[in-house]
Amino acid sequence: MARTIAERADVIPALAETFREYGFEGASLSVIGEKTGLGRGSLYHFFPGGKEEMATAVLQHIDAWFEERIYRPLRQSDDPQAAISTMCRAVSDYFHSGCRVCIVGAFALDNVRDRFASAILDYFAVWKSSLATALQKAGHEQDQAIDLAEEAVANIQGALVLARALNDPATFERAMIRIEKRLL
Amino acid sequence: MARTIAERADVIPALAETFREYGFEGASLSVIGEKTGLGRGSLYHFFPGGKEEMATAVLQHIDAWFEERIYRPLRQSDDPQAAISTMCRAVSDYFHSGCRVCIVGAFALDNVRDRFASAILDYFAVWKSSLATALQKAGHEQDQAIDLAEEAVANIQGALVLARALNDPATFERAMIRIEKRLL
DNA sequence: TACAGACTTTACCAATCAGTACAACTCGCT
DNA sequence: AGCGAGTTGTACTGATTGGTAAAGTCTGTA
Repeated sequence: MARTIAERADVIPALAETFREYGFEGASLSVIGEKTGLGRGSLYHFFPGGKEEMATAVLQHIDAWFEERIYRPLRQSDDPQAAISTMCRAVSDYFHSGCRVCIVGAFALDNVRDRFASAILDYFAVWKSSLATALQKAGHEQDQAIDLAEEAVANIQGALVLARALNDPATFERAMIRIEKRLL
Repeated sequence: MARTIAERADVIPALAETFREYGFEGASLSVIGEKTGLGRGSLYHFFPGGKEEMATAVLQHIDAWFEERIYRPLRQSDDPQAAISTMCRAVSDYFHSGCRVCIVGAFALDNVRDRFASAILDYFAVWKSSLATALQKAGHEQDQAIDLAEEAVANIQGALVLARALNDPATFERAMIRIEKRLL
């Protein structure tokens, strides 16, 4: 019937928003259909693997975004301090001051963790090591850099949980300020 | 038929474990039935409100546990430093070094947050304020005490996310050590 | 104009979901 | 022994789940 000129890639942001809002189990095919504007057949045309393939595509998309906008700048920048500051601002923007949930973190706490274990692990492991690289370039010892990086990544996730629990974006913003202060 | 000598309260730990493992949506009545050893009739006998009432009971049970074992000691102890240390150890034990998920945190990230919003908010708000009280008694200014408390509670949640994502209890233990060091 | 392949709609499937109803059973009490 | 309250197993409902299949419509090419 009517053609929606939809490429697979065009659907992914809507898919991501849906998984963010409903979680993996909560995002039923009917909900996904509504949110994307695609019928069942179209969804299975683009994602023959069903919901699992949709979620995988979303995780890949997120990973690519973070790699380009956050991880790579941290590793490659000549000015590590500036790269870290940029990271903090980008993270705060990305998560809408804690109003937006981290899908990867949410999946990690969910029982779907095992199904997407390697993508989840990668996301955090690369984040941690990229940040550690920047910290080392900024003058920290390797051990201390890794420790600081681990702490910062965990703190961001914790801030997301707490801000959402308290329903208070300011909680998230305060946490990001603390994190940045501690990294610089 | 056979009587299982089951009181409502006896079922709650098994219920909690089920929600922890499967999440709210993932914990179907069949799964709950298996894990608790109770049939559908019994479950609805004890929890006429269905799954929602079961989850509410679990949240109440958790809240009572934390109130007794963690929050109250923080507020009432004459030795706030010792109370904080005790908290860190109790938390580490309770979460099995990060192998066990925090149901409240998981619910906060899930789309069921709104349904249990007040219980979730309470859990974290009381934790934060109890810890702040102990920190103030330990000599911190009120503002600084609240800030430190907020940070610590968030960090614990973040450590749970990260440890589960990396599948590494050591990550959680390192985080708890950092948290304790910063509080004392 | 005609055909091929990309896309979409629609109806459908078996499985599972939360929840209900009720009979069958067990136990404490008299 | 037998009553009544409490507890449990089973069968059921109607809705929804993820997923399939076939028939249809559109667009680009030739």
